[in-house]
Amino acid sequence: MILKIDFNSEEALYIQLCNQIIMGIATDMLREGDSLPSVRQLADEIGINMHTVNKAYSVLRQEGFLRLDRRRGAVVALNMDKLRALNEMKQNLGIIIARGICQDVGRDEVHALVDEVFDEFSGQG
Amino acid sequence: MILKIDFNSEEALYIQLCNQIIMGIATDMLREGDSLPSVRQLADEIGINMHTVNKAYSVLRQEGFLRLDRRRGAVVALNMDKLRALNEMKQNLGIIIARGICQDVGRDEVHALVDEVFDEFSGQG
Amino acid sequence: MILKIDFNSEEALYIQLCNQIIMGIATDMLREGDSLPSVRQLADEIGINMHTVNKAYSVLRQEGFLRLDRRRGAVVALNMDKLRALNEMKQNLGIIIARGICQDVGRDEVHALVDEVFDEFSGQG
Amino acid sequence: MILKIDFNSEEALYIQLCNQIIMGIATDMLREGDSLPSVRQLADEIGINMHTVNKAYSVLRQEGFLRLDRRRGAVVALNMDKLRALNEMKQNLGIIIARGICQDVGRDEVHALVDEVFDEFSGQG
DNA sequence: GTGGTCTAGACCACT
DNA sequence: GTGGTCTAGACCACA
Repeated sequence: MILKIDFNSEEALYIQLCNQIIMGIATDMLREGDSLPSVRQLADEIGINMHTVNKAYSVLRQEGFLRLDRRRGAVVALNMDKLRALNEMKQNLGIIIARGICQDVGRDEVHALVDEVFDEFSGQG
Repeated sequence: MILKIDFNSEEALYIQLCNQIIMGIATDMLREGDSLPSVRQLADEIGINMHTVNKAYSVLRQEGFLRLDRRRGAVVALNMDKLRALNEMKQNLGIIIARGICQDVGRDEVHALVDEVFDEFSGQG
Repeated sequence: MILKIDFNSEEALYIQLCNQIIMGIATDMLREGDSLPSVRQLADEIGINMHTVNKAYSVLRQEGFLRLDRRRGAVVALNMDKLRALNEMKQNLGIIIARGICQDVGRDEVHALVDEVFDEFSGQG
Repeated sequence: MILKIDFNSEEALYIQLCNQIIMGIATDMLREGDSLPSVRQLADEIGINMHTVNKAYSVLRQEGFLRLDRRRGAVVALNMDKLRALNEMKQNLGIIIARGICQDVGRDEVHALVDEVFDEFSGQG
């Protein structure tokens, strides 16, 4: 699993890390029970500070994507809470769809984008 | 047009302002050419700092939602750049759909949410 | 409100801070809506690092004792979740009562201690 | 006597071990003079490192719950120090009761929980 | 001036 | 060797 970090992005490094790992899980490159590199190891690979990786792992644990096992380090462990997930997703969809509408993006086009994303995710798996 | 600001949210106030105004445009409560309240007036209404409103207006200008007119203040003025909008939307969809997939949210459910959002937006207009 | 930190304690500084603040709320020295010192200010007062105070505040926010308001800093804001609180309390009581039983501490003595604690808390308020 | 270890818990494994053994003594499943499994044996049973079991036994020895006998291994041997036990218990009660009060848990509810815990302990014995 | 982020280096507890 | 804690200093976004 390769993590791509954009140092020029405005997005915080730890947020990018979180997103990348979540993408990895969504595309089945990371599966329930898989171990992630240790904070030091991953920090070295990417060329960032240990604490930044640590923060990403902590956030992911808090959000229910990882478990921090003292023996095996960070392990993928999904805490399902579908109702909450749906609510959050609707909230987020609202914002980005509103932006789209302002640029004349229609309902069908959004559906098409959703399908594209799903196809790409399942294609990578 | 009423703007709801959540002071407890982690989201920066100016980002919330931006989102609210974009929502307003998407739901047709604000239309091309409409004037927004002056920086000072809006800041007083909401009870936030003038600079915060200023920042929100500036960002919206840069993103192509507003025009800052010396005489009429902030005016809704949409600079269409649909291709860019679609790219950004796909990027954002990728992240939130990935989070959904991790919580077992399926393709159909996302489509359903998209429809819900569109229906609510057009219902409010 | 005076916070006492024991630098010789095995307990992490940020945990001590959390406990002290929770004690403060329980004894009504801190009330819903009260502001706490800024991280830098409190760090200076106690003579510890800013980040340590920050961590304490973050934990308290996560546990539902504080709200981090961008304008007013850390504010006491209790998120009630009584059922969860009772479960956690029972769990914790189990452990410390077990230790007591091993040292021949009886049920009545525990009840007496509970009353002592409550009396002291309400006495300080 | 079965020891339940939660590898997902934030609590250190050796602390969990200590607590489980103390619970065992409190519920009379382990009695004065009983021998515990050897370090190696227990480590194998639970599937943890020998050193972790060793640490737990050492801590329990130091806290006055065990005696480490060269021939019989770890033996339950309670060093009573009731005054110290009461002080520690009050200290600990203070913290968890404070947390409870913040969540609106009242004195009677704490007493009820104490009784529940005692009833469960004596029921298991 | 505030918290958020990032870096850096150190020590310790745990496994 | 692992994560957890603490310190320290810097820059930035936010209000």
